[in-house]
Amino acid sequence: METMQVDGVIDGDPYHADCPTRRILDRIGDRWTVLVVGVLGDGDARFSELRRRIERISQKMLTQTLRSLERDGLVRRTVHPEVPVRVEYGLTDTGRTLLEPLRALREWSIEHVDAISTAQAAYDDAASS
Amino acid sequence: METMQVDGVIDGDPYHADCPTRRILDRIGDRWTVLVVGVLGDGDARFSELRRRIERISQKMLTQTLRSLERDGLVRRTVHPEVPVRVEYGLTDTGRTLLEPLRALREWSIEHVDAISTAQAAYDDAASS
DNA sequence: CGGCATCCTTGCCGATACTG
DNA sequence: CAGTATCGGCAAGGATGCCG
Repeated sequence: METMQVDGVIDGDPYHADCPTRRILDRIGDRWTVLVVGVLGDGDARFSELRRRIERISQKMLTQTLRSLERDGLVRRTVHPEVPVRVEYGLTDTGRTLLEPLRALREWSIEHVDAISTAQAAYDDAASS
Repeated sequence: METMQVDGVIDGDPYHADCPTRRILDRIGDRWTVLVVGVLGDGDARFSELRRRIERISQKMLTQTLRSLERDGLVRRTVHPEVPVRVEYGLTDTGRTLLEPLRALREWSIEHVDAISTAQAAYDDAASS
């Protein structure tokens, strides 16, 4: 249980260490983060609601993803001290700014998914001959 | 279970396992693909040049990433039959269309990386107290 | 130079059990 | 309801060696 809150990344090679692109991609690159942000883009949601709307996510990964996003200041967690406890998640202002580039990516996906599938089939076909 | 049709979302049930978004994100979501495409966005490059410009990438991952991109029809591979062999990689027309959403993401990263670092520090600081 | 094949470590992530 | 804790499988990816 050590505290790993050092601000500096482990120094390795020149050029790469402080690359913002990589740092962000390491965070939002996993398949759950984008989906969670996408759902929260529709409005605040409770934990169990998120679980329902993101079909295959496990409880562990949802918690983990939400914690990371909260740590990054992209998601706000609100605990309502009722019985039973109600916890609501929502995007912060910063988190909301992420919706735009994510949507661009999503639109690109939909636009090119067919071309990609075709290219894959052609590639595989050529390889097997 | 009815599909929750929410405004701003691409489809009624966009977060299912085989939706285009997830399929594409599974592919370009890894940290190498985005970097490779980014470098190739500056122009064609040889294998060794890509290795140099993407510092931490191993030969294995570079090859693997390039193969995937080639299979998806996003990258073109050209072998020049010289001695020694020269192999050049470049974006296809489809691949070039990916630069735009990727640039949006990169700009978002640069714009918010400081805020995220600050938020992380604050989060960790609050947790350790 | 630009790979491919192999071994082997790392850590992601699911499954499960327990708490407040 | 909304988590935390722990174990374990398995795939991603690094290291190394060989080839056209």
